[in-house]
Amino acid sequence: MGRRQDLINTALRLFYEHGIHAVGINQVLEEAGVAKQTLYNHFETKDSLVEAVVEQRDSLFFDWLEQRMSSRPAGKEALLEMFDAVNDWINNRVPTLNRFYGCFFINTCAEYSDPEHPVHKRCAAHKARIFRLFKHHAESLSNSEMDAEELANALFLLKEGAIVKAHVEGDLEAAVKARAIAERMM
Amino acid sequence: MGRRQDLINTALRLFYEHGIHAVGINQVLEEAGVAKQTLYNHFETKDSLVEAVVEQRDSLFFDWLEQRMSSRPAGKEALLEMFDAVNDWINNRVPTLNRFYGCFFINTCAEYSDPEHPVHKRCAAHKARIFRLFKHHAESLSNSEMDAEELANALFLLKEGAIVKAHVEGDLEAAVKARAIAERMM
DNA sequence: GCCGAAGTAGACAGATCGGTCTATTTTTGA
DNA sequence: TCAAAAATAGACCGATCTGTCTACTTCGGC
Repeated sequence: MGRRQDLINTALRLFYEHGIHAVGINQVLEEAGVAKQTLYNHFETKDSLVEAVVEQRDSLFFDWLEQRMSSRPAGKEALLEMFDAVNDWINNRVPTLNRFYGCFFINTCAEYSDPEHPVHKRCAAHKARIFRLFKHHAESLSNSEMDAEELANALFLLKEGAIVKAHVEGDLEAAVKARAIAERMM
Repeated sequence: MGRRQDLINTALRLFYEHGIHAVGINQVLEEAGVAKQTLYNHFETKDSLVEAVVEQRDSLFFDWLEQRMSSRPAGKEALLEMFDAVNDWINNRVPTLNRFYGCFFINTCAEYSDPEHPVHKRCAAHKARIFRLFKHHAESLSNSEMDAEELANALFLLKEGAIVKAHVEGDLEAAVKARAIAERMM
């Protein structure tokens, strides 16, 4: 797989579970079984590694969600499938996403509050991608009360809220309840 | 105000802006103008200080929100006022809450992922308090489609989603949009 | 077989971490 | 007034942090 990818995978797992500032470079190296100089051959600084980790999580999560949604007819059914997918994630039924510790991008922005920081920007870009995915499906719904933008936004907020509630309060049913609310809106 | 309170206030400001693990004890001491031994007379460890900080933020935020909501008739109007209050917060019109860096409790849980950790538990307790406040107002609404629990939950998720979206994506209109969605549900 | 690239272990640097300790000064209340 | 309590400055501890450096080994392509 290559040392670079080993480092990214190990760092993602540790950063996601414990937070970024709580995990030192040495711990990543030890668990990845890679020498320190090798890391600094591939990445200029720890922050460069963090950027690569965020990019990796972006691909991993987006591709997974897009695939889940495309397994159902575009529109309402795909959007409801999204809540089912999130529910599976919250309840640790999606091994490729690792154990559930909330949203990695929200968590990362908690540690990189400056919106101009490259790491924060990448997290924002991920959320924008997800929103566009929702909007694409919302556009194939005709709804007199709400236009596609507003519907996508509503579903996005419900999803974000459910992820946060599941993590902070340990509510494993958060996505199921969010789905019920969403269904009534469509 | 007392050194203990000085320490809590300074720590809250720094922890909220930069995250908890990114801020050292020495920085808190320097900015608070307090000696190190004084801190360890009042708190056993850094984590004890963190607990006190979370408790402080809980009071500060809850009391502020409850007051804002009670300025309007109980029920629908108070619940809509909640979104206006959050909108003011996001747009830095509430000096007592400090500059907006997302939700302190969500951010803190990102750094304390273990749900059994006292700090995480206090964050969860805060969210439960807020939810009960919402539910109280939701109960004074008669709604055939949705019971009070479900309505409170929907509004809660929209609020959490809006705060996250405002922080991660810098969307200063997030609470306004959430309010519009909420209004249609009531 | 050989050369250069890539990876290894591990010492090292300078800074910072949370936390302890001592010795001195300030504050406070009976 | 005077003693106890509280706060001070700052040295100190061992551990850890990111990042650099050296010297040795492994490995793949020509």
